[in-house]
Amino acid sequence: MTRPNQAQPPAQPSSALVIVVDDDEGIRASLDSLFRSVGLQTRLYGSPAELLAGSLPDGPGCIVLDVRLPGVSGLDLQSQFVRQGISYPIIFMTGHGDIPMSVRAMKAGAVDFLSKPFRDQDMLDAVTAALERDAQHRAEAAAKEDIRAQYETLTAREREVMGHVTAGLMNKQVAALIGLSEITVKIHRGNVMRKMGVRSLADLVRKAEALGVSQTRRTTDQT
Amino acid sequence: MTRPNQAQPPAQPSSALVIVVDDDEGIRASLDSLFRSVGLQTRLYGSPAELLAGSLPDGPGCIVLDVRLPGVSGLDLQSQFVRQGISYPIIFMTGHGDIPMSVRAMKAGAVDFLSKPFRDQDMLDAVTAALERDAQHRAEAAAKEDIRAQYETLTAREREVMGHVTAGLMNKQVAALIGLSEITVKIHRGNVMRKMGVRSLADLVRKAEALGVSQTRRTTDQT
DNA sequence: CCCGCGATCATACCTACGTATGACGCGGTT
DNA sequence: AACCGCGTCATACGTAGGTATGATCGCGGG
Repeated sequence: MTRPNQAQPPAQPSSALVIVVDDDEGIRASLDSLFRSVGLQTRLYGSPAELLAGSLPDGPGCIVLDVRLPGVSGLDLQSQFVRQGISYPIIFMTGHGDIPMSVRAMKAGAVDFLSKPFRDQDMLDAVTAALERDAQHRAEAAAKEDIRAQYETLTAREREVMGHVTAGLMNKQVAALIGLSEITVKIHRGNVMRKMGVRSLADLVRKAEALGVSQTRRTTDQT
Repeated sequence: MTRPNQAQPPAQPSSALVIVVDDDEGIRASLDSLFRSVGLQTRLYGSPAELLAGSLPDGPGCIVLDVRLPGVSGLDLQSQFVRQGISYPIIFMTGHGDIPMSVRAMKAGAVDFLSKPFRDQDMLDAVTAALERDAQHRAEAAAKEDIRAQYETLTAREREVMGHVTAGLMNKQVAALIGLSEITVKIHRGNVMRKMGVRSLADLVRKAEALGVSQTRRTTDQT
């Protein structure tokens, strides 16, 4: 079980990290000073290889990426991140971009796509938006991860019972469905409530929804 | 109460509508024949004014829009749609677009942004994606509207009780909270279950979540 | 003025839920 | 072999939920 990471206050901009990948050292330097001037931490890389060599930090942050890069292109790097589930929001910069390129990047989830030269303020606005998106994403992921950690302490039977209970079945129906006595279902149900850290069925249902583990998805609707 | 619009089968492409807005009659004509060739219905307009003059159809569909248009620009029209809650997915075309324009459009939710001239297949792919997005959106909106229609049949008291019950409170707690006897809460609760068309608390909780009407949002978590 | 509807509450009864106690079997670990 | 976690079940008791019957009250419309 991973450590519960409950309600952390939203990370202040001051603790956020901006990862810059650009092959032009001048750009790197000026972005570095731009970001530091507003209290952001930075990491500078000249190529995707450099970035991928080290381990990615796991704090809040975002990536500022040139599209044209030595080795892997920025867009390929983006797809790679998406495939690997790396969720840092990405801001693209380009000196020789075109519309299809920008559209592709935005479709793939980029926060912004800036043509060089850009105004400092545009970049800062984009980074602000990216950090907000990241904070939002992190909060959701952390909440979901806590729930999943609790779910993983359940035994197979308990998960089965949880699925049926949160689908709205009565104990006796669950019992008949999986061939148990009602009292056994009650015991599993009690264990589920305890392990999932809830005291009401309503809360259990919400956690089950977050996990997507409700079993019998039939329509109980009948006005 | 609006008519329940339960589970309609996903609209076939053949019944979907593509709304084309372009001031070039040649473009309109060729898009018209392109879309009709794959079984789509079309409506052609030379300007936003023409489009806004008539009433918008409410069937499934999408909009194909030139950015540069007489009167209101395509992007302004898009913002206008967003503000008015009009949810037709939009595909932009442009002959003289630039990157900021495309990025702005994509940020505002456009499905695609094609530079003229584009390949027919690219346009068809974009329309297919747009119609899928529309169908998805429609299904969700319809489901939510059904639930809201049921919710609107509830009296003020019943809604109040529903909020507390779906938050996980026991009947007696609800009673104490709003100054009623437990038996009265039970009656309201029974009415809620009947009017909302559910037979289990689990289903009620899910409908309440869809509506966002749970009251006491305190943390019951305590591992 | 009466009616209907919503809201309120009481009594009563049944069902469902939750848990404690105690028990047995099975499979894997020490 | 002894132990432990898991699963299974029974009995028993207390609490919570659900509904039916019947009653009172206030308010707005016919």
